[in-house]
Amino acid sequence: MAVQVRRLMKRQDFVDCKLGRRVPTQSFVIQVLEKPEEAGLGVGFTTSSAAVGNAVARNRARRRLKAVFDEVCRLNPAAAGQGLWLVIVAKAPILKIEHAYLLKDMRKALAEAGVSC
RNA sequence: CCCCUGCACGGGGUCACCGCGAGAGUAACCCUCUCGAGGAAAGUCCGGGCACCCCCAAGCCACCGGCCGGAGAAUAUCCGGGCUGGCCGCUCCAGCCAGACCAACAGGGCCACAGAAAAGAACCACCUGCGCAAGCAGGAACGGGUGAAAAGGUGGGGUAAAAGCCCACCGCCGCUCUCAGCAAUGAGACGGGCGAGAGGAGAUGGCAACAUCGCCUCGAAGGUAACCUGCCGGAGGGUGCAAUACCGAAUAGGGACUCCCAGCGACGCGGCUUGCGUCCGACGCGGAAACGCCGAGGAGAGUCCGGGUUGGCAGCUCGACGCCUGAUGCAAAUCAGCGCGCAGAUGAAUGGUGACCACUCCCGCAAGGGAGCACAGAACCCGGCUUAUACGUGCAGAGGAGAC
RNA sequence: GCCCAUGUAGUCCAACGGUAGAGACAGAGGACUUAAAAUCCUUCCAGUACCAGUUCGAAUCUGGUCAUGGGCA
Repeated sequence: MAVQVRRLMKRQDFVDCKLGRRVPTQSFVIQVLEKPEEAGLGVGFTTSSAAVGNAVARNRARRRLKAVFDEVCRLNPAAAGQGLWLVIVAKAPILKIEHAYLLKDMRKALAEAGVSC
């Protein structure tokens, strides 16, 4: 069964997640907040200009993170998890890391965050 | 031929798997189809469209622009022409590039230091007079020196000494005329270095202030208007799609009515009352003050009303649009044909991965291997400007005559 | 996205268009002290964010880049 995933939209949601648990990897950080009333998962992406660079680099970083997350969790029928908000924050080396490593890091980080996949 | 610099144009392609946004096919889901970043999307420097507010009569203030002509909705835009400057050590021609390129006699301000003096110039030296001398008075911008800048240059005349004071040539300036040009402007001719201003006396007009006219004497001439300013021209101004319009929860707050509770300083009206009037009166507002104005309950329940936040929806993409073809024009551009094309997101889609082919570089005899592939991401929409840009292509970076 | 403001020593900041640049704190040295703090004296540190233009002359005036900061739902 697939996981129900919703995009986080409001600024307040992102601010709330800053208080949550942090799961770091080489190229990104996941901030996890327990939200029991959330039926599935809420997920947001942050690519700051200070960490990543100009607008083209920010777009590319966000799209790669989305693609990796979709492949590992959102479109994976085996994935399971609920009641969590995840904010995935890009770090500087993200654009230099190969896709396979990003997949590996994402699996590991999501497992640590409480999502099985 | 190579390198570098500048300008213009272009600024990757194909396939597979998995995804995203919008629209259509449907009333909706599934599903299918179509479309889905740029020349700068950037900086936000100009100009508009559009929306709201203010003023809606004109003018002043403030603002913007400034060679001429044309284009354009408009501009600090574009095109053509002129002039000036740079390339360039002297001159001229042609070439390329650049130019915020009206006025310094409307007026004011400023021009440090140096220098006698920085704008109605006398320090030294010069000349004249007085004086034994020191010096004083006057004449006089030729020389010295200072400076970014010192009141045209050369020669001659002239003089006490001098000076455009006069003359010749040259330069510059403005006026007039002729020719060319729509014009800016250019070529030539003629006359002139006069004028502006100050002072004086006079005539005419006028009650007067004053105006006009000619005469006499003196007599300025630098730079800066991206300092104030004057002149000419322009546009109603301001805010900006986070404009603006509509829909509209929950919570809090506002208003009206009803119910409930409490009913309080004094006096009067009133049969009584929670009613009415007057005085006093906390807090508040105006005022320097005097004083004036306003003028009293709640902690509750219900109903209704309007404001308004998160949110939603409209604005939101076909338009002064781009390409192509034809006509006009040196060109910017305009007109015609309708032949082709058309992103609309809102924590924000336009992608991720893999393979192959282009292109460039490196290693290698080769097979092949490795690395790179710029600047950069729409956010209401247009016209410009500016800045960034690997690589590829094209063009230019240059010449002639004379003098030394 | 839109609208503004500001850039000067290590830091905070002055400076009519005129020798290119004042202070304060900090730093260094010295005096005082047994030693330190405080205080006093001396000294060091800028070429005014960058690039052009106007001007005899620019931190200042004008234009353009870059950086930083702020406001608007």
